Amino acid sequence: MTHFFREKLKERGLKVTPQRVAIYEAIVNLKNHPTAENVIEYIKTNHPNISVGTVYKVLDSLVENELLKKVKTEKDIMRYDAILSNHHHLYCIETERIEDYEDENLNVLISNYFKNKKIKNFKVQDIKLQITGKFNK
Amino acid sequence: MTHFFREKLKERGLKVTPQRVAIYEAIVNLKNHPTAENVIEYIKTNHPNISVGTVYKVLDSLVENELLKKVKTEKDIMRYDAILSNHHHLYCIETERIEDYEDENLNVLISNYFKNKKIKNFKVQDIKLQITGKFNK
DNA sequence: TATCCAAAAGATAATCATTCTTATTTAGGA
DNA sequence: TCCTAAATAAGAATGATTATCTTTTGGATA
Repeated sequence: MTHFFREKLKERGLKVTPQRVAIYEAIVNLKNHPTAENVIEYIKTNHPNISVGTVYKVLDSLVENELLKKVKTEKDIMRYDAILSNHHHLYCIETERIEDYEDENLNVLISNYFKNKKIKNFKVQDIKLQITGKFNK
Repeated sequence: MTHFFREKLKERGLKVTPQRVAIYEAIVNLKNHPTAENVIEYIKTNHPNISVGTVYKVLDSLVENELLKKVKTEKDIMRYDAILSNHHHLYCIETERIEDYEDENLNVLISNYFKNKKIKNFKVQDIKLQITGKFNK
């Protein structure tokens, strides 16, 4: 489970520390794109000695090294995503819920569209849909 | 210019104050989806007495009343958008630049796609593209 | 036009997520 | 096992945002 993660750390020249593993596992296990605070709360049970500053620092370095992604939101609280494959996000208009949305047909549709339609003065690297609406349950 | 804005305020039962007008004009005139701080700096010249708290409060109430929108970002600093029509955003991977991207064909393409393809347990209200990449200049 | 009052603004203190600093610990190579 | 740069812990500092409390004012009413 964490093998992929450990290997990636080594690739990047980062040391494999229990803190990093615990924080990464927290992001993976916590659904709904957790905040730093969610992570701190989650790891408290099994790793009560990990300090708050460490959590922030580890999250930052994992984003920088492309092991996590930040999720764009309208809030001033940062949220993180462990899924690196191409996917989109469903944002609830009423709550803070954010779900992943994977749709290969959609990816193809959009990437085909932008093959022909270039945006002037802009080189596209990635396209994500920000789908806002309401969950039924 | 601000006629639309004044009317909208009245519709919503909000008082038309010089502060609200100045802050709205700042958002409209400042390109690149300004932060509260950008607004404070901008209005300082002509309205040196508007307090910081007022700027935040006005921005919040304008968002709540659908006269402005918040822009989703990966930063903990909020940014605002005065354009209410359906459009997308180009995010620079290297700087904080965010540009609007309007593309009616794209809107049609996507809305057609989601006419057939329903997302289970989710009622779509709005779809925006987050296009990340690099500006040429 | 003057009066009135709820809404809005001003001033500033408080909050809280995040960052920084410094001392201590540790992963992992030699 | 030793060594050292990297990582962590603890807690102070920062900075955007929010809250509080007093004063001012837009605009409805008389």
